[in-house]
Amino acid sequence: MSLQIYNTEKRQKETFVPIKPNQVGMYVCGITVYDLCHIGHARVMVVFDMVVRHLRALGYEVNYVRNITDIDDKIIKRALEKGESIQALTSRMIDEMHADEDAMNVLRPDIEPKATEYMETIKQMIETLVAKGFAYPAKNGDVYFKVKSFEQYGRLSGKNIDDLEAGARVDVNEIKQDPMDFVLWKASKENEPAWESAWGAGRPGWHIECSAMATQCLGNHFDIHGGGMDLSFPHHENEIAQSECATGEQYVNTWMHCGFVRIDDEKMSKSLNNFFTIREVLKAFHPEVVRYFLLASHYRSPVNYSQENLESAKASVGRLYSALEGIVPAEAEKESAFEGAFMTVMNDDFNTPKAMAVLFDLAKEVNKTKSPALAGLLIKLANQIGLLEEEATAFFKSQPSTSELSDEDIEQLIVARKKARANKDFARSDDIRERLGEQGIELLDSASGTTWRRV
RNA sequence: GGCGGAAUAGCAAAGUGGCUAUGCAGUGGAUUGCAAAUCCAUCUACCUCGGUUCGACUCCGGGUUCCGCCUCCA
Repeated sequence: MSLQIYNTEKRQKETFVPIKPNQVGMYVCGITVYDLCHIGHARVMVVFDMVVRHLRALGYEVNYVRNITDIDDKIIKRALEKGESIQALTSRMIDEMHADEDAMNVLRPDIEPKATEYMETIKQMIETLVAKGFAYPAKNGDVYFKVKSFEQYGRLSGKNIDDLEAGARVDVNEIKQDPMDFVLWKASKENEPAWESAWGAGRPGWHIECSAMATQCLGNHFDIHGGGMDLSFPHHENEIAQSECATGEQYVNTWMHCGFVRIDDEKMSKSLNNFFTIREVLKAFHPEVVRYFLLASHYRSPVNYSQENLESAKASVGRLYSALEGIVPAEAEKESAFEGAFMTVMNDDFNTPKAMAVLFDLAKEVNKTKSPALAGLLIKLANQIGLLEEEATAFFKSQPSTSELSDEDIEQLIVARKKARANKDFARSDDIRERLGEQGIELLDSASGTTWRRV
């Protein structure tokens, strides 16, 4: 079965056909780097990481571009508050973002363009839009896109311009010719970073940078564009308008949008101040547990962040790893029905919950047969969604823990307990088990000896 | 007000016009010095009202509730 992807623009699944055979150009809207990434950002990173991994597993050569917005109002404001230069703030936050990504085992994009490094492309695109009559400079030095000049405006989000105006949630601004028009270039104020342009000193509006970077990196017309659901309007709608008016070509074939992470069934966001940063979460849960949690729901559905749901994810990942304990995996079994099932459900719009069900079925088979080839297959398939990347024992030992016991302390106690058991001194043996249990250390006896895990 | 999405067992979460999703939790059994893991068995479902159908959780229509976007937002 060929790959089907739900295209937000068409509101249905479509068979994926790349523009160039075997190659995929994919652009994902990345982070505005003014603060630490939160778990909602992690979802976008993990979801598109999973998408890229699967596309590559299908044999596609993927060019994955994810931008960094390193100039915008929030950045300017935050830098001022911190008494830090904009450059210092953004480069610090970019480092932090990379650290989070690495911790989450998210593969880096192939290209990570920064808005400030694409200024010439951005200005050229705006000039083209002005020259073609799709945009106009205003008297204050701003440049606006003339929304009504693009007949297909609203095509992605299914909105029509008249309804939007009736809603009247757009900025009232006498400088614009029409309230719907959005800014391409902002004249700079005192003490703001600025780039020289034909319209005076200023900086780009948010939407134009993505159009410029995407087309520069992937061409005027490319395969997949993704991002969080909140970006579909107005950001992606505006990207389509700008790009297609500037280039005269179709911008994107497939639009993918991933759902939100919620807290208590409310959207997690900076403005609601109900967010958890990635590193906070990783203090309490292993990265693969977080990844499992994020992929245990379909990428378009909302997920609810809660202690219970993360605990449950932890138990589930533990089951997969348990199957691998005590087995030396061999080369993955070939032409397995499990692999066929896995690929089939992943090809159905990246159905990771179903893919996980296949992994659990396979884990059960591994538990029964202890087959090294099936264990190898389990690892191979799980790796395709970024799971089971560790050795089982290492995974269980590396769970975030409040215990102050070092690995050495634990090993010593296990040796002591072994002696006690050999002497049939079970009272002492159980005492050690209990003491370790209080420290969040669980002992597992088996024919081959005693292993332990942090719980 | 406009546009879009969703309602599934104790919890989480897929899916299908008739055939066990899956994980966690629960129950019974096997196994175990204890404990865990594992295996076998098993209890809990498809918001509501109509319609289509031999048969609907699944399709169609009405209703209810929830969520998102329409303003910066992943």
